[in-house]
Amino acid sequence: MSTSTYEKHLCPVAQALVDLGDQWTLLIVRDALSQKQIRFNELQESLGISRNLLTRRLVQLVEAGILERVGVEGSKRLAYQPTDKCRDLRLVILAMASWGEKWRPDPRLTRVETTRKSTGAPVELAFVDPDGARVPLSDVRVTRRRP
Amino acid sequence: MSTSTYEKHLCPVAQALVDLGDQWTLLIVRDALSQKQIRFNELQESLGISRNLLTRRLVQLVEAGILERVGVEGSKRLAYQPTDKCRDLRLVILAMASWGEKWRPDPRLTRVETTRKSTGAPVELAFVDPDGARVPLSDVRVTRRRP
DNA sequence: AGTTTCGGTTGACTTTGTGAACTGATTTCG
DNA sequence: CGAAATCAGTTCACAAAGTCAACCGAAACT
Repeated sequence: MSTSTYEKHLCPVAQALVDLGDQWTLLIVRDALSQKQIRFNELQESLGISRNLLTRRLVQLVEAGILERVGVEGSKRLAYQPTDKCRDLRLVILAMASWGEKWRPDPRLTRVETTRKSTGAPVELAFVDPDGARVPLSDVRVTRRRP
Repeated sequence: MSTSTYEKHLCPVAQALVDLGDQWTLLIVRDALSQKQIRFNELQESLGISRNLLTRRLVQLVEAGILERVGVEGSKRLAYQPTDKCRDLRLVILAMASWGEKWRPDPRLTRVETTRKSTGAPVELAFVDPDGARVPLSDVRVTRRRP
C-alpha cells in the first residue's frame, strides 16, 4: 500500500498512519525519544533494520517534521533529534506499550514505567472529564463528526 | 519485515507491533470497533484494501484474539466482532486520532469526539497520578525497566 | 428457477524490504 | 603525521509482501 492510499481516508487515524504506518517507523520514533539525539548506526544496530530502508525512513521522518537532522556538537558527524511533533507521539507509544504489556505478556520483556518527575509517583494514561475525574473506558462514547 | 523480526525486541511496543504493525491492521480494528460486528465486504469497500490481503489480515487478527469470526443471527453469513483485547485498543487508536488531528490538520477530516456516556461531558486522554490529578507531559518520566 | 450478493481464492504483476558488499568522508590511534 | 577504524550512507541482486482483476461455490433475494 502506498501512503497515498491512506491519504484518501478522511479520518485522523488514517492521517496519522500516513506518517506512522510504515513498519519500522514507530520503533525508530521510540528509540529517538529515548535520548536527546540518536545516530544512524545506533538506530541500525538497535533495530536490526536494513541500512537502505533506515535511510528512507529517516528521510521521511525528517520531511514529516518528526525528526531533525542535526550536527553533533564539536564534530562533523550527524544525528537525529525529536521535534515537538515527535514528543507528542509519546502518548501513542505509551498506549501501545501498556497494551503490549497487558495482552502480550512475557517475563523477559522490559516494563515501561511512567512516573511523575516532580514527585516520583506512578502515572497512568486514562480518560478524564473536565473536572479531572477519571472516566472508565466503558463510560466513554466515541463519535465521528463530519466537518 | 516479518513479524518475527519484531518479536526479537524485548519491548512491549515492539510486541504490540507484532499484532498491529501491518499496514492495514489498525484501520481494520478502527472499523471493527465502530459497530457490533462487521462483514468482509463492508471492510473491503470501506478501506479499499485488496481482498486477498484482507483475508490474510482477518485470519491474523482472529488468531491474535483481536477479532472473533461469528455467524450473523438468523443467517448463515459471517461477520467479525471485536474482543476485549480489541476494545482495549481504543486507547491506542484515540491517541493516534488526537495526534492526527493536531499534527495533520485538514478541514475535510472527520473529528473524533470522546464524551462521557453518563453525562455527555467531553473527555480527554491524559496522564493522571494516583490522586487522580492530571500530570502534564513535561512532568512525565518514562523508564524502561529490565525484568 | 434465475440472478445477485457474499466471502472468499487464484494467479500474474508491482512494490517494498533484506543482506551483503562498497564508498568516501571523518575520527582515532600509534 | 599516516594508517586503521568508524560513520553515514549507497548500490545491487534477491526475497517477501501488496495489488488488481477474474473466478468460485454457497446463500439470499425475486
